[in-house]
Amino acid sequence: MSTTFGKGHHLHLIDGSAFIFRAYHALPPLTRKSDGLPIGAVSGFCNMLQRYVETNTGPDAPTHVAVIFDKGSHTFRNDMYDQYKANREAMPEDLRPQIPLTRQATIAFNIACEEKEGFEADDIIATLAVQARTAGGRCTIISSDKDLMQLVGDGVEMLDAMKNKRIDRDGVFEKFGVYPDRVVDVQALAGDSVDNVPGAPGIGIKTAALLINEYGDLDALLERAGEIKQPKRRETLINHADQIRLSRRLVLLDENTPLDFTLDDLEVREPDADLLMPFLAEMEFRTLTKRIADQLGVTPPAIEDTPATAPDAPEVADIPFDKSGYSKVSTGAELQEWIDRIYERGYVAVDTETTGLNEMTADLVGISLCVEAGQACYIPLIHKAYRGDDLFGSDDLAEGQMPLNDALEMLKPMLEDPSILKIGQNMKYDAKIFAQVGIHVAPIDDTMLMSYAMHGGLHNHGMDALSDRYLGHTPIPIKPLLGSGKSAITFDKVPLEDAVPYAAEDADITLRLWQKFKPMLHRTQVTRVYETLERPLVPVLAQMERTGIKVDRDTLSRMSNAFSQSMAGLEDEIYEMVGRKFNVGSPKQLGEILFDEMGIEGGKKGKTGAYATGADVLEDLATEHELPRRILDWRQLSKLKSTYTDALQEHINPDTGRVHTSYSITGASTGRLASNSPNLQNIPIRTEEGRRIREAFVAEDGKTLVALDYSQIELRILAHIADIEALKQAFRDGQDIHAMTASEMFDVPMENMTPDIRRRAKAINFGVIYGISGFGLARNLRIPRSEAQGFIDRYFERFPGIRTYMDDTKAFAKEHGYVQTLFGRRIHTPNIAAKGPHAGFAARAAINAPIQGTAADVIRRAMVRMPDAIADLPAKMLLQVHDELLFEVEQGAEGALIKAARDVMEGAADPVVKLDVTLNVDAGQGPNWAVAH
DNA sequence: ACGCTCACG
DNA sequence: GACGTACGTGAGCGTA
Repeated sequence: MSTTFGKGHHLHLIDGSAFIFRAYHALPPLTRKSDGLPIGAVSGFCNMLQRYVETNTGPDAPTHVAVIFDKGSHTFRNDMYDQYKANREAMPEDLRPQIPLTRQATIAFNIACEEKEGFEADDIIATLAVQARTAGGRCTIISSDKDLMQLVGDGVEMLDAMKNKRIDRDGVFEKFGVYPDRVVDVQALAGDSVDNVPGAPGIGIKTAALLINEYGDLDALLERAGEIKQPKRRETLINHADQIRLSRRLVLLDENTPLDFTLDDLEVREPDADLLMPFLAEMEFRTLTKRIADQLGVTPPAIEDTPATAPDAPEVADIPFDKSGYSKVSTGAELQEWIDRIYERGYVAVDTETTGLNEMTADLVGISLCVEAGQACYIPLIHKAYRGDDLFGSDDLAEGQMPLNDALEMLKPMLEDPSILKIGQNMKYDAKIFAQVGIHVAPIDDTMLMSYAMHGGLHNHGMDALSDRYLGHTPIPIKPLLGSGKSAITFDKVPLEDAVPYAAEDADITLRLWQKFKPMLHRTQVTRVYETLERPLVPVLAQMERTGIKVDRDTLSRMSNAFSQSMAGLEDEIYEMVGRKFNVGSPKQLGEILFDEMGIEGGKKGKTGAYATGADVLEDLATEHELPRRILDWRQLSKLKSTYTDALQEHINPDTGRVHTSYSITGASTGRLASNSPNLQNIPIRTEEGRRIREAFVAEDGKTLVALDYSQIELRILAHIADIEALKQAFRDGQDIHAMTASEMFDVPMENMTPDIRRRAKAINFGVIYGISGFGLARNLRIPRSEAQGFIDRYFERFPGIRTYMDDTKAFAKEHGYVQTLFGRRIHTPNIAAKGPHAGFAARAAINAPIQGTAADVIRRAMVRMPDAIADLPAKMLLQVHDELLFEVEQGAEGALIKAARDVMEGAADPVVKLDVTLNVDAGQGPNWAVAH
């Protein structure tokens, strides 16, 4: 057994990461039956190991073997070049928890399992391969990674296990055009976009090999670069010589990795049933356990057949909610213990406590963490000392708290570590709070967004609702801690003995929800929706919100004054007409004046017993009376003043001079965003007076606002989904879509089109999107219901696809309880089977949702791609208004921005959905939003 | 707390 | 046969 590795020995080195990723991508997202733990990659990994063991017997069998893994995300290459592997996509989060299990699997198979902090697996492989060669033995590297090809030769070979193809010196030459000893030179020139090795711009493997073969090696080439005939190539090599040398250092493997084991430790060992069987059984791999048990001649252990829990049924939490598992972290040593536990796990649930709900002005008060259900901590940072009878509290800090900066310094590397998943409930909030203190949290998972992807339309997605529904636990309410109304306090005034259980429980709940939702995402088939439309939007929106938009206070203030004066004038006229003063803003008083005192006919009372005085009612009365018109004018000014010119001023952040809205990702069931505090998605535009409010939304000096909006996106999507050839053709031809509809419906040639006929067609087009009804159209067009119904019948006759779409959609909703967008987003329609008027609402919502929702998905996709697309431009994305994106860009770069952003927006459906219509984007620019739109 | 009204897509 | 209806939002105000 204890012979020294040497001649006649044969070492196999298995590239563990390659096995893992192959296994992950080759298999569907399997989960462990008993608890939903994702184990697809582990299963594939074990099968690959098993096949490896089976096939490597006989005369050429290895005498030594090890599986080599990467460890840690930071290696010496990052110290050389901080952009190394910076383009790497984050590891899929259902793979992350499986990584430690693949180590365990290797050990269970009784195969040596090696890794070293700060080094890549490739370096360990290089070191061992060279040791084996030096000792006079052979080595086979089981991998197809081209970075390892520099090691081939003199007894070192590679084996592509999938293709079962050996790669020797000639194989390397085939791939690189040079033999192994010059591979690094070629790689240094060609660079590598996957690992983000820069190389020489414009030079690929072919050209690189050509140059190296001509000049012998890289140093000679760089030295004699001046001799190169092609001017461009010559320039590139001379100008980028340093970058090329850096690239070579990055791709050159370290053959002297310090290892705390020797080749002899890797000697092949017999499979050990006592080691392997328990592991396979724990993973609940029934088939594999049985097969290997047969081969080893042992009895397979029993695997309990735990029934899977019903997909959406709330289940009693296995671990009770118990405050004894919650602790306070007061010292660096205690915090370090938590950080160590987090690194062991690879994920952590995080929650922040702050002094308020507005992330732009709130201060971080404390942080809670949870790595295992029932065990959580709270790190209080700036809680104030509590003095019993002191109503005003104290400015002194409470005892037993770490200094804020010390805690943040310790937490920052973990929160920013790409290998640690940070789980939150509404992570946009916490990410913005952390961003305030210079911490950029990534990668993240968000239980609120998971719930939204799975259950949009069924219920809201706040933590209290989710905890009640999915954990059967009502969280500690915040109200008693903070109080309410005038005497309400901020969280930093909450005594620590109350703050710890409250805050720790939030992290605990978040972790439990995540554990519960993770496997549910796959089962409900909305993983792609979550991964592409929800999760990546968080950092994008956080950035937009933090950027904000400049709003000119003076402009608003002047408008407010002007509105006040006009309103006062109108009030005088109104009081004159009525004969006395009253509250013009009170619909109740107004209704009584109009319909009782003045005796105007046709007053209708609603269900609350008050007369309806809405704009449509007053509009009708205005033909006969003067008062309603004055009221309408007054109301318009009142609305503009109170909701916009006054309120917006209150929202200007004193530090930034800008207005920072907050987008709600889960607010609208269709997938649209909602904007609040303030709502910047309903800034006036339809009337001239209102539109002028947009003049107060301005670009900074030296910059321009650029607005891009999708033209008729919902009608285009309708044309595609309902497959209306005439509509699709009209969009292809760039026709006026409403005029075309009018022409079709009313048999009017396009050249004879009148504005009124077109207006009617436009109303019908929109009506269709909303789930048209004769009543609704009649009211909108102010025509008799029978006439409206006639229009609809005619529309269906001319475009029969519409009726089919509506009927099919309703039937789908009834059968499944939800409808879907083209990108797979589900919108639940729980009332679709209801009786009475509810049913009508639900049916129309079901018809509208796939159209509105698909448009929402499209712009979400554009927004997710936008930061990369405009990264090189001096531009920032500021706002989203459903079909419009607003940017601020340095003067001079407007054209470049419009080109880049338009490309992203127009191509946003690709490659997942191939639309039969093009998406067209209109652009505008100017010093303020009124001009830009 | 709730309904009415009205701003937007 | 009558009922009551365009889809999706958020904010301010009056009224209870």
